[in-house]
Amino acid sequence: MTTRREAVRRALTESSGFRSAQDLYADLRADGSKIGLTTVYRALQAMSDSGEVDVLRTDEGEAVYRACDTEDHHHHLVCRVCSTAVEIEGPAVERWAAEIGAQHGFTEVTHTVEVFGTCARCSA
Amino acid sequence: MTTRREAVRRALTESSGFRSAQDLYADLRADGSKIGLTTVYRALQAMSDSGEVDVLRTDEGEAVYRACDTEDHHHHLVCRVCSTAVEIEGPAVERWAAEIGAQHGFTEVTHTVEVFGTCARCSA
DNA sequence: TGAGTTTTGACAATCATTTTCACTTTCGTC
DNA sequence: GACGAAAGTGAAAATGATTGTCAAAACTCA
Repeated sequence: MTTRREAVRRALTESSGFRSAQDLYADLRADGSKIGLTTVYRALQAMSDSGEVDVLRTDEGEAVYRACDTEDHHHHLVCRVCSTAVEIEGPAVERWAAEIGAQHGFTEVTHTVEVFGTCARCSA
Repeated sequence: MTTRREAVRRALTESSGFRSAQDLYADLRADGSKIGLTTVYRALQAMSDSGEVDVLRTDEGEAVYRACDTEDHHHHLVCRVCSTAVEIEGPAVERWAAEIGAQHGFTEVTHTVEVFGTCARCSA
């Protein structure tokens, strides 16, 4: 039996969009796993701490996770219907954010950028 | 006696950064108001619905509000220490987001962009 | 003034997330 | 293979923000 965290990682990897801890828990239980909700949270926490997965917050405040292809800094284009996400890079945005920060005397500037829309399939 | 919602609006306006509902409630009570927490939430909800205030989520999932100078679409440069916020405009980012969305066949594209840093005063 | 409507706030209910704690499993070592 | 420490697990309780309920209070305006 693989370790529980592996199961969570796999469940997350099999999906193409952002998923909440509760979602993943439901999926795993539906697949017959006896995993506990606590463990799902712990696995996600650990993976997000180590940078293996990206986290963001929905408008309702729920945390959603995604296993990305790269661990480098990047952003997402997320479908608001099916939650499928495309990883995007935006050198222009990176520069812009740094510049804005500098202009106002801010140091250690970071930023969050997420783009939402309705994907081709869902808007059909 | 002004209406409760006015009191919330004023409390929010007097502060230069993003504040949580709980913060505002504490402020108002500290000022001697007998306002209830429920009412603070209702006032903030109403104001955010009408676009009078901007809302965003902290990393911890708490909703924070801010009374902005303009109701037009804009973003923020927020100090992660004192939470003071500067309103910023980024035509470049607007264009970039729309473009990215179009490139991937997404429609009705929106975006969230927030820049964080340590302001000049706090990094001193 | 009085009926009807809106606002308010104490309290209970929700819901995601975290903690607690006792129980397993895993591992290195003998 | 056996043993004890350390890490992993999960059920249930605790937390904390937010929302729902409902009766009391304030306001409207004829």
